[in-house]
Amino acid sequence: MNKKRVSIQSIARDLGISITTVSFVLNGRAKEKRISDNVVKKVMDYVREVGYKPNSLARSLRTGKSNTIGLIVEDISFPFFSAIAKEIEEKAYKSGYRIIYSSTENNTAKTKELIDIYKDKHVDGYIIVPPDGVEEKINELCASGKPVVVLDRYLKDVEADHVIVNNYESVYEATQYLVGQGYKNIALITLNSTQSQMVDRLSGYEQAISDNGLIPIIEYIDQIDGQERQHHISTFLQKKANAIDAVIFSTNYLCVSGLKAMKRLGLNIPENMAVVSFDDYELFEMYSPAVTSISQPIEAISENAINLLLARLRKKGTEADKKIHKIVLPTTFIVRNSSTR
Amino acid sequence: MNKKRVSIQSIARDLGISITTVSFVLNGRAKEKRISDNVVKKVMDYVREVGYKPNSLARSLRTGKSNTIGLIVEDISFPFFSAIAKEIEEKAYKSGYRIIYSSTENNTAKTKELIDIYKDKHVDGYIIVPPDGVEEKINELCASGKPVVVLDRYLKDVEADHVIVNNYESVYEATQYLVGQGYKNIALITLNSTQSQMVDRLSGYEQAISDNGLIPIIEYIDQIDGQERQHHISTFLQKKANAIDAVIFSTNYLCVSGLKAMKRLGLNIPENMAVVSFDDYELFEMYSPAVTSISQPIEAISENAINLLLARLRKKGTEADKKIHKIVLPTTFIVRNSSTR
DNA sequence: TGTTTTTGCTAAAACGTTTTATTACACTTG
DNA sequence: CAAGTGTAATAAAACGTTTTAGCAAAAACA
Repeated sequence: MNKKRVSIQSIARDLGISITTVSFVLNGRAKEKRISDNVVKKVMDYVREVGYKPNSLARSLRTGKSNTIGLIVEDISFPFFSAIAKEIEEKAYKSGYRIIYSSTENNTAKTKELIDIYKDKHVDGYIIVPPDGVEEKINELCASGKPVVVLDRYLKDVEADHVIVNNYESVYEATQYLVGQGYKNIALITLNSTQSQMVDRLSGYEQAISDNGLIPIIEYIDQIDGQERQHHISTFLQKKANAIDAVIFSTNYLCVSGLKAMKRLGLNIPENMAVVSFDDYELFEMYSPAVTSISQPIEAISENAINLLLARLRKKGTEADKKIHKIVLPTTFIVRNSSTR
Repeated sequence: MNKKRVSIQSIARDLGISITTVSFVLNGRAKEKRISDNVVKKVMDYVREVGYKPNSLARSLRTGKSNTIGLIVEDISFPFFSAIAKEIEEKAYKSGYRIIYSSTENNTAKTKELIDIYKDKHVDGYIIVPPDGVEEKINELCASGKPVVVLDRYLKDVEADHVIVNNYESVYEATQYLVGQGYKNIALITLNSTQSQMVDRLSGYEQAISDNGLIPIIEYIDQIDGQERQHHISTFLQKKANAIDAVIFSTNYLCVSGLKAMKRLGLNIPENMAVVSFDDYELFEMYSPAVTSISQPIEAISENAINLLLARLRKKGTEADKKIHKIVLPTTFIVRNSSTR
């Protein structure tokens, strides 16, 4: 049947008209370009008949647009990021965009490389969860006119849109809540990281502790793999078991490690220790006793991010929109039965 | 600085040599094409100096290869699939391939559309977790010479490689285990689905029940959203609470719904009911009491899938490899403390 | 010396589009 | 009737590569 791949050229040849005409018709510019209804019908019918699909590579080469969005997250296998990926994919799909994803593993070099690859693939826009050290690279990207939305954290001196949650306030309030519940020795277990979201969570804790005249107890965990992480947390909890009565984990996987450790150590929630996790997790709802958490609005984050990007893609060139959008979304503090006194 | 985008053309112009020569050098075909070391060095140095990166769109257009793999899963936000996505991405990346993903939501029409889009984007190969009804489409794909690996389930009469787990045996053995533990009224809660993996899990259960002279108790759940699903399961469990002493869930999210329902109903594990889940979940390890599960080898699945695909991509054309690989991986039965009698 | 072989390089086509500039003609208009 | 105005189409350049086929000069050979 289909001897040769059907192209705009073969259609033009078969129909005895010019390539240009076919292209105009296919791009819906028939009216504008004064193509007769006759010809339009002829082309449309034939296109349907042979099932022609334009070659998007050729089109992209010519137009510079690829209808592709680059999604660069820390780790696509983290529930938080895969949930976001799902939402973003869905929305983008409806607007005719495909998604290419990659995980940075918080590796600066890999991230830069990824950006280069995406640039080369002529991705139309970027949604990035950046590690440290890519500020310059992202600024280049923005300067080159590509829309960029930074997610989950923000970068100082980067003129890109970003969508984050109010990390500082969230942790401040969570801490305040624990204080209100009568806890006096509240520890924070957090990542040893300079990323904005971690720094802000830390600050929120420190400020709340300070505002209440308490003393901070902070343990920094390196971004190591699960085994070592858990061991580190376990050691810490064991050592401090009697010195602390509540602990806030700055990410959900730290909390999971913490729960495992506590289980092994025989520390009970909330008798021995109250627990609060930043970022909710299905597990926390079902754990016994259920774990209180700071829940991030995944849908809102995704929606804001992709909408911001799509908006920029639409009004490309419109200098009207040089304004940078910094969106800060509220979290939800979910107090679960008996996870605190 | 960079007034014009640097291309192979501009390099040739600037260096006073031909485009062809530059191309040969860049593609490492200098020796083969007898380009003098002089010229090679000149080109290489200049390329480095101006930071030239070839335009992959142009290259793809010309060669027909895009260095992109299409990953089509049921839902990228399911831990099982996002974990696979992570592994596949990593492996593919190392071999110079990027990944475009999409979620089918088990929707046949959407899946077909996705395949068309990917085809148009000249994806080099496909890894697909197919819903029912795409057999023909996938066969077309294979016939067109594109490598395809089917994942998680298989399709009758489709001549593509596939990677699955031994669903039948896994459930058979799990059931057998429960019988061995003294349970007599073992129910299966499964999806109302004709997909191979579900059918096989069901068969494994039925055979084991039959082999032991027990009576099957099967509840089919529609692939509806969380709320309704849980309600359905809850109703079932409540009604059968006294009639069953063990229940096997055919997917982990069914099991999660089940656990929630049981918690609400005050049914205790394992006093009231033993629980086994197909597909492990971090939750099951930490739940009290921990839930026994049939764990899928995610890494092996991913590795086999991407390796199969990469192999086919390499030996494209080599008719030597018309052989279809059907890989069936073993699961691990994880008996967790006190989740059964 | 004349012929062949090797060396080193290049012109040009092709991939499949989009888009600018142009043509050729028929129809108004003053 | 000359000049302008629409109308319906098209030729050709451009996007940035890869690759086939070939050419001129130098080297080898007889």
